[in-house]
Amino acid sequence: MFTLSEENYLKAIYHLELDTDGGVSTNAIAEKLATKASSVTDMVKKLSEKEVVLYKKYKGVTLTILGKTVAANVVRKHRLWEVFLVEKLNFSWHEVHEVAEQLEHIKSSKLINQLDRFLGFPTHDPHGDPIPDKDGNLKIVEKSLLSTLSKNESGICIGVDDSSSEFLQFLDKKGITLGKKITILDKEDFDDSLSILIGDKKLSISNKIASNLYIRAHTGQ
Amino acid sequence: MFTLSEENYLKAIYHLELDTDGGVSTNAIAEKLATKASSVTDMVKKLSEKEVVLYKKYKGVTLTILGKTVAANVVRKHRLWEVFLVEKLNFSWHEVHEVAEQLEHIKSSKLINQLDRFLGFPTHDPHGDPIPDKDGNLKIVEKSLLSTLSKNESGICIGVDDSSSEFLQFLDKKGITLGKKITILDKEDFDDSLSILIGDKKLSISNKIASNLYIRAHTGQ
DNA sequence: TATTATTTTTAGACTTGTCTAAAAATTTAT
DNA sequence: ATAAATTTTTAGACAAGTCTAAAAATAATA
Repeated sequence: MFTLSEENYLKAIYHLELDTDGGVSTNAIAEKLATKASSVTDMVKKLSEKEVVLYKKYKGVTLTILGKTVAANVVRKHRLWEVFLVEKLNFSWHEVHEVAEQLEHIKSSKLINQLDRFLGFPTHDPHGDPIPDKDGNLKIVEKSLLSTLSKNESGICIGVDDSSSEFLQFLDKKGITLGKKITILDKEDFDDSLSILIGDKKLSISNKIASNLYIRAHTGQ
Repeated sequence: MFTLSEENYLKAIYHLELDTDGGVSTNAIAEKLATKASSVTDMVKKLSEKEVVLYKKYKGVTLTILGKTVAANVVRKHRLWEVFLVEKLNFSWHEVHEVAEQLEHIKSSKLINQLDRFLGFPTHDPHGDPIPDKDGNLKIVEKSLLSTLSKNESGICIGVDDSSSEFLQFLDKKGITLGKKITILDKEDFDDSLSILIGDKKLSISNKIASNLYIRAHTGQ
């Protein structure tokens, strides 16, 4: 069994491994968890003894198979609870993270299995991120940033890169939500801003926005 | 804000105060929380500084108004989550306590208010215990132990005194659930066992069982 | 009421997870 | 390749919450 703190470290390493090749650095973990590098060193030694990470002094950290399973399970719980909060309790997608951070540590396999069923076995959370299955595997969906599409191409909005509260509230205000079809009407060369069609509304968005929106390619008309 | 441990102490004192007159003893709290009296003394000093309990050395502990509010709110959360687990996630009433012990510490007033609404503003948990309202007040329902009824009297089963897993599973097996009408058909003098009618079934139960079942008086047919 | 038994508190120690400051290793730059 | 900068680790300290063992206060009993 793992403590709340251990689970948080495993989750942080799990996320960092996804966009790092080789071991994850002590500093990176410290930054992600808003703690100090020295604390990370201590904890990483403990996790190493518990055989959930591989650790060589000065060489960074990697999750073991066991560690990855534990971490994925925490992520699974986090995302299932996010779905619950949005679908059943009328939370907005920018409000769920903080609460899910707490709920993800509740220990009961029956709870999480029944919750999964109650929600209809969802595959993605309210931000478009995939929900790991019971074994920790997640289905990778082919996705591209909206900013990489060309004029007249279109796709379905399936997720965000930056999931900060500010960004999500901005999207709410603009009416940009998951599942909507987006078509590039025009691209401005001088500032890379985009003119898009979303639903039946025309919108002008900056490149910064377009670089934080994930799109699933939409073939056909 | 209160730590998990502080909340558990407040809750324990809250429950103990209900069936104690005067201050709650250090030992009683220690027993309830499966800890040592010396630990209780330490914590009680801390709670006293935070002004949630009144504490005089060797004289026991009492909740302040603030303390009672905090404790009642934890109890409120515990019981609402129990309703959720039983009504929405198909838990049995004997399975909910352990999980609710964890869920009761999740901090988010929006969460608990929305959960309350989602569940239809329930007034009692699956064991028949009343759910405190937002201000910590609970509606007292006139209740009596089944063992105090006389022959031919009847009432509605509204709760249990002992809510141990074993007892609740026993009741499940016998088909005794909340809301059912129970009529005393006969009382045996030599062992105080009862012959009862529950629903349309006749049952013989020991006095020990009858002393753990709460009944709301049922006037008329 | 004096003595014994019980309850409660104190004192000191331990664990977990964290921190700061300094030392050691690694990486970068000249 | 050596010096400078950066990263990582070590060493020692601290807070929260708990424990054991001993001391102090209260309650029970003769």
